[in-house]
Amino acid sequence: MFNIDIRSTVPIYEQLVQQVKRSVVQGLLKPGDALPSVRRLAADTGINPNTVAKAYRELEHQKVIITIRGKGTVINDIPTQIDTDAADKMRPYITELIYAGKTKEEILTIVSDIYDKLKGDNKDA
Amino acid sequence: MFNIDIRSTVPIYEQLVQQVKRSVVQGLLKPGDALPSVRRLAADTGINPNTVAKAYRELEHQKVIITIRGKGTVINDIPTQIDTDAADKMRPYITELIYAGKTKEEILTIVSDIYDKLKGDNKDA
Amino acid sequence: MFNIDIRSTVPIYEQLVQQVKRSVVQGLLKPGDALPSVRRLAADTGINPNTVAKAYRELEHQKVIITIRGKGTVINDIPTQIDTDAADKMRPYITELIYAGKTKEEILTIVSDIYDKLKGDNKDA
Amino acid sequence: MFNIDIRSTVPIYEQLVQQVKRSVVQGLLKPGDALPSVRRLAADTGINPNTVAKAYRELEHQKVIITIRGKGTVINDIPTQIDTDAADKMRPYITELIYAGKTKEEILTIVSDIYDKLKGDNKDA
DNA sequence: GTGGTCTAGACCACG
DNA sequence: GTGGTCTAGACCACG
Repeated sequence: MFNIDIRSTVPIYEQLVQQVKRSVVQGLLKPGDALPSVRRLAADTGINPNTVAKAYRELEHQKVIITIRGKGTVINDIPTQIDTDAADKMRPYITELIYAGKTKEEILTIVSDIYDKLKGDNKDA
Repeated sequence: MFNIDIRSTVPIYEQLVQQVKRSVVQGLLKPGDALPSVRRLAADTGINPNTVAKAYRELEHQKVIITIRGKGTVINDIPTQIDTDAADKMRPYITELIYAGKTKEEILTIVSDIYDKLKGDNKDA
Repeated sequence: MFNIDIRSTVPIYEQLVQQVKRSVVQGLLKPGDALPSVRRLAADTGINPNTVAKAYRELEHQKVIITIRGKGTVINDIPTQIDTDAADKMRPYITELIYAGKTKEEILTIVSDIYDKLKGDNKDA
Repeated sequence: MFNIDIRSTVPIYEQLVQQVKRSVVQGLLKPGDALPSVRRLAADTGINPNTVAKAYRELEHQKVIITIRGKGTVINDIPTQIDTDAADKMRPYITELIYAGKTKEEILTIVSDIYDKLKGDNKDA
């Protein structure tokens, strides 16, 4: 279910967090859907249980998942509108793209493509 | 000239790298323009000279700046087209924005605004 | 494993970089092989950990090694073909050899011998 | 007469040393030929006189040039055979070329070409 | 004065 | 335990 790249500079727990959120955005995971237990996911992926636990803690902190007595960990309802600093964090990469010679149109196309791939990947979900 | 936030999780040297590149993109720094010496910038910002040197080394690796014997450090010519993985790195943040309830149009507007602020800050560029 | 000459004018970190690359070329280190940890190598050689780290960083920049989360540092896959300015850098030494009275044949023999020693040191490569 | 690249990582005095030796090897400068005075060369090239002086000192130390009372600095007789560690210094670059995917034949061709260019450039000398 | 190298030692995130 | 970051301070080559 999750793809972890141990060669990446992105921490493993962070990769997990990102992939759970991506799955929610793609509709592969819906509110109420259960996530595997920490031990289960650790065993399946070979990731250190502490690392999985840290990812779950972070996801719970971000209110992406919620632990329900007896049911385990499930996807939380998606909030209507959250404050996020994601926009600020993109600035260095947009700077990078400009520096690499991309025009405004090319950059917007890149972003648009990323959006479409995220929202379009679940035709078969 | 440069704004360092010591409390940020982004390493100081990385903040410096990003800000130099941003200044180039904004046209505030042009090819051939001199950067302050390592010691000078360290003194001005209160950052340790080793940390400044690390930022300069990284910028030189990325060919953003070039060290000229006896003259110090200057902005390099901007390359025509570089390979960059910046697009890939934006995906998590776009996911984040979708998760936060933004529509495709809103996201494209955000990116467009970031672009305009980067390129528009310098009337006489 | 590595021979460092503190009295050399070649920086210690550079000696380390060269020796790792030489070992890869000789087949003594193969893609996937683990390098000792920074601290380990520092302790073994008596070199400061920062200096070892600097060598590793440089090797990573050159994509000779790759750091894998939790696993440490391993030799990267060898690229098919890289751009290198090594040829240009040899010119002064060839000039030197000509100046020292060597004929073209003698110089080619010297280079050939260096090559053979590099590639031949490892019978089971 | 001399080409100095202030953007190179090779020290300026070292570039001067190399170019004088190259000129000798190419036959552009012959034993007994006079070199410009330190001040003269410094004025012509814009190089710091201290730097030119350092290059001359180094060339004199290597017995490439010799200062003759009244005549100034001239090219020395070329020695029959000198000991040189140039071969050792080439090893890192040959390693580099192997690493970059070059075969033994390709490397020998590169060296042969460098040799030919050095010895062939003076058709019009 | 300038960048480059090196050591020593501390702290932190990750797994 | 491992790499990454940062500070402090020393020394050197170059120009």
